[in-house]
Amino acid sequence: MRKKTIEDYVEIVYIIQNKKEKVHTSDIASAFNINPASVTEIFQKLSDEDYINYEKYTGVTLTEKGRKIAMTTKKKHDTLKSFLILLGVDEEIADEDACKIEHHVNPETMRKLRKFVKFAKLEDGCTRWLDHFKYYDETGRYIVCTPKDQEICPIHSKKE
Amino acid sequence: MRKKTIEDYVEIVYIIQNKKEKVHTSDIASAFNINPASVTEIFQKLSDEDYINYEKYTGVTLTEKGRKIAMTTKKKHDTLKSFLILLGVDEEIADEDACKIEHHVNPETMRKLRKFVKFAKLEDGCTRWLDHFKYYDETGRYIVCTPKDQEICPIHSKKE
DNA sequence: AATATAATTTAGGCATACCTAAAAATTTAG
DNA sequence: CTAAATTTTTAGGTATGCCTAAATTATATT
Repeated sequence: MRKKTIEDYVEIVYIIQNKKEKVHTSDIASAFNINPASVTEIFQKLSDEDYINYEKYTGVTLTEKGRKIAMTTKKKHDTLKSFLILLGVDEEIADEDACKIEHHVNPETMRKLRKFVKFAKLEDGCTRWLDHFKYYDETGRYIVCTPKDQEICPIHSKKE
Repeated sequence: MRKKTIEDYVEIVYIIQNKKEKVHTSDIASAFNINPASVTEIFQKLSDEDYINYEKYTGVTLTEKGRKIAMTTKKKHDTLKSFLILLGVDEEIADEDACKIEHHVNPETMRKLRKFVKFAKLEDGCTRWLDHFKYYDETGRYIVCTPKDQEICPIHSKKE
C-alpha cells in the first residue's frame, strides 16, 4: 500500500474512533465517498500490515502501530491547517489543502512549520507583523516596525 | 492521465526545453529515474491530449496548452520553495517538498502564499519579524516590536 | 423465532503508471 | 556508406485503488 493510502485511512479511522468505538465499512465509505467494497479491500490490506484489527463484519479498531501513524498524520494536518488559516486562507480550503499536503511534507519542514505557527501565535499585543501582513494583503501597504524599538518580551521568552 | 502526472511531465519538459530545444525520452527517463519505455508511453498520452508535440524518435516540444500548465506549475513550485527557504528549511528539502506539494495546493492558497513571500521579502532594514522568527527558532526567545513604534514605510508602500 | 432489510464481503473488471525484453529506428565510427 | 552502438518504441506484464453485481452475514420487525 502507498504511504498516502495508509495515512488517509488510518487517520479517518482514528477520527471516527473518537466518537464510535468500532469503525465500520460504511463509515469510511461515506466519509470518502467511495464504494463499501473498496473499504473492505483496504481493511484487509491494512489488517495484513498490522495497522488495524479487523474481523469480518464487526468493524475495526486501530493497532498501536496504526494509532501512532494516525496521530502523527493528524498532527501534521492540524499544523498545516492552522498555518493556512493564519495566512488568511478560508477554513474549508485550508482543511482540504492540509488533507492533500499532509502526506508529502518532510519532517524537517513540519518542524519549522510548527515552530512558525507557535511563533505567530505568541500574541497578547506582542505579535504585530501578522496584522501587518493582513493589512498588506488587503491594501498593498506595508507597515514597519523600526529596528530601534525592539526589545525582548519578558512574558513570552522561554526555552523551547 | 492524472493532474499530477500531466503537471510533473509537462514541467520537466519545460525546464529541459530551456536548455535543449527538443526534449528526448532519455532526458526525462534520467531526470525522473524511470525506464525510457515509460516515458514513451507518457509522451503518447500527453500528445493525445495535446500537451506536447510528439513525433516518434525526434523528441518533443510543448504545445501552447502544455506550456501554460508548465509555467503555472513552475511558478507554484518556485513560490513554495521560496516560502520554505524563508522558514529556514534546507534548500534541498525545500525543493523536494515543493515538488510534491505543488500539485495539491488550491489557487487561493497559492495567492496567499505568493503575497506572504512578497511581504516577507520587503526588507531593506524594514522587515524584522523574520529575523525574530529565526531567533525564536534557535533560542526559544521572542523579540517584540512594541506597538507604539509602528509607522508606514514610505518606500515599500504601494498598491498591489 | 422467522423473515425482510441492511450492511458487508467476494469475485471479477478497469485505468494508471510503472516495469522488462525484444524489435525497430537513429546516430556514430571506421 | 556500411556496420556497430545507442536510443526509442512496441508488446506484454504488474500493483494499486477504485468500480459493479452478486453472495453472504448481521440486524430489525413482527
